Amino acid sequence: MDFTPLPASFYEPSAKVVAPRLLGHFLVRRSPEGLAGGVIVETEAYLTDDPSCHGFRRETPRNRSMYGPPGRAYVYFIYGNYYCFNAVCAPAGVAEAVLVRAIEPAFGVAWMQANRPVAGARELTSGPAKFCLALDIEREFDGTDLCSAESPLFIAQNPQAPMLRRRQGPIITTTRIGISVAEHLPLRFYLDGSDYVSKRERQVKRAKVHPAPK
DNA sequence: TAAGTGATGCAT
DNA sequence: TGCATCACTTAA
Repeated sequence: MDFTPLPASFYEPSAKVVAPRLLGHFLVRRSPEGLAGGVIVETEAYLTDDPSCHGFRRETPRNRSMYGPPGRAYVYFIYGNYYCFNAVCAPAGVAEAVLVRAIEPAFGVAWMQANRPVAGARELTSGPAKFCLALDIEREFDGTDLCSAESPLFIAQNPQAPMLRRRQGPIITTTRIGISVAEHLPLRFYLDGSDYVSKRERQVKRAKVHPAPK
């Protein structure tokens, strides 16, 4: 298999344009034991004018990568336990990114299973923190150049992506998972035919409980 | 359905 | 400084 990274120009448009276009391409990890990774099957866009975006308010040490040039990684630590991976979009200075929520394992699967021993096959990578565990993606990958095949982590063009989208499609657009602001925006995209999509139905909105007045 | 984990950010 | 919140996962 021949891994040609997607060029930086691929990531220059808004994340809402790039997110569905990433479906079907390869997330590739250059591990000590060879290449590992798979097909991107679920993404979400986070936009510069979107209050749920980590870069909405201002640049901070945590979100610095989002403000940098397109085609780099933005990796963040969440809930005291996990990492999530994004591809930075839009020109430098504009904080947008695509959160990759699920991949379908395609190569280096034994290494991934060793990193994340779970019973069911689909449990390996069917969630944004799950595949980061399987691919050993941690804080040090924040800022990685995704457009170089020399990088320990990059995204490669899949010549079969159009065919794969036909076979695994259609692309479903829904609201994003796990956010409490701007939750109505249709910025989540997934291949309906993939077994690795993290959640099939829109998350039930939890009732917000207000404390009783004294 | 709820606990667990710790960084972040806003209020004090 | 304190404390609620958080782009999640797992065990029930």
